[in-house]
Amino acid sequence: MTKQRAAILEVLRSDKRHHTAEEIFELAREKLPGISKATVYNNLHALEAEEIIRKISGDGGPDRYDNSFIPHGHLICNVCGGVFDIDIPGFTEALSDCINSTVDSYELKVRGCCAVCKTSVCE
Amino acid sequence: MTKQRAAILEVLRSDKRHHTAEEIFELAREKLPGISKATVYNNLHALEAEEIIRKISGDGGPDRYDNSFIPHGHLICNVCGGVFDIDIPGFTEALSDCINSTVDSYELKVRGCCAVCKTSVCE
DNA sequence: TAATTAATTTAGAATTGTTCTAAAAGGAGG
DNA sequence: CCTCCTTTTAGAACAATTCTAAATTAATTA
Repeated sequence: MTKQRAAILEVLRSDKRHHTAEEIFELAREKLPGISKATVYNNLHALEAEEIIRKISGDGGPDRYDNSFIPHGHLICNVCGGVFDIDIPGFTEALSDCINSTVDSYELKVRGCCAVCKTSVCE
Repeated sequence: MTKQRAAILEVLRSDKRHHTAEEIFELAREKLPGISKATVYNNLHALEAEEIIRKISGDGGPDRYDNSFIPHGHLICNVCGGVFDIDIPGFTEALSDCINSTVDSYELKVRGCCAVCKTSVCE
């Protein structure tokens, strides 16, 4: 556990956002001005391999990193732009039964309108 | 409808695989030797905007293009490497109820072991 | 058919996100 | 204080995609 890795983990855990490598680099640099981008990528890869964090493949834009390794979905609200975690208990098992295959992990990205924006639009 | 677009569509419809832009470029070039890569990208974007095809954001590798715009999942088998369509009837609605939000589309990528490989491993 | 306009294609440069490389720095154990 | 091993660093290299400006093609009107 180097101080660079600690800084990166702290950024990842500092809020619920799903940061890009670039953002993590910028934020980590505030604490550790000399940190290099390669170190950010090195550690993100290591943390992913250690099953501590998970990469969310960004489409179009850069990839993002999720502070949790447990698979879950993400709702991207096309009104406010927010990204919200979606937890569907038993989804992996249900999916596995449905397709008669072994499911190791999944990535679910949902595009739509979040609950908050939905009510504010209907008001 | 230019002959370039026709060639690209033909490639997309020729088989069930989910091609990368590069693959589409190579295959389209067999019919239209002068076609340029920019044209492939132009048309893929246009077809996506027209809701005729859908982009599957490739993680790590290049993006792939799906011959259907209707949202459905993909199983990526980590034994044979194959990509299989997953259809879950009523998934959009179920999801919508579950998270109390409006769902426009989704992208589901599942990593696991396909039915064929599963049985061949257990034999 | 000729002229005019608009849309599409082309080749290649530019950009972006990520990975690689080689050298330097850091830390643990003898 | 050496030696070994791991991590970090800076920047080059790379891959996928987007952009740009000129050339081509198609469609429209005279």
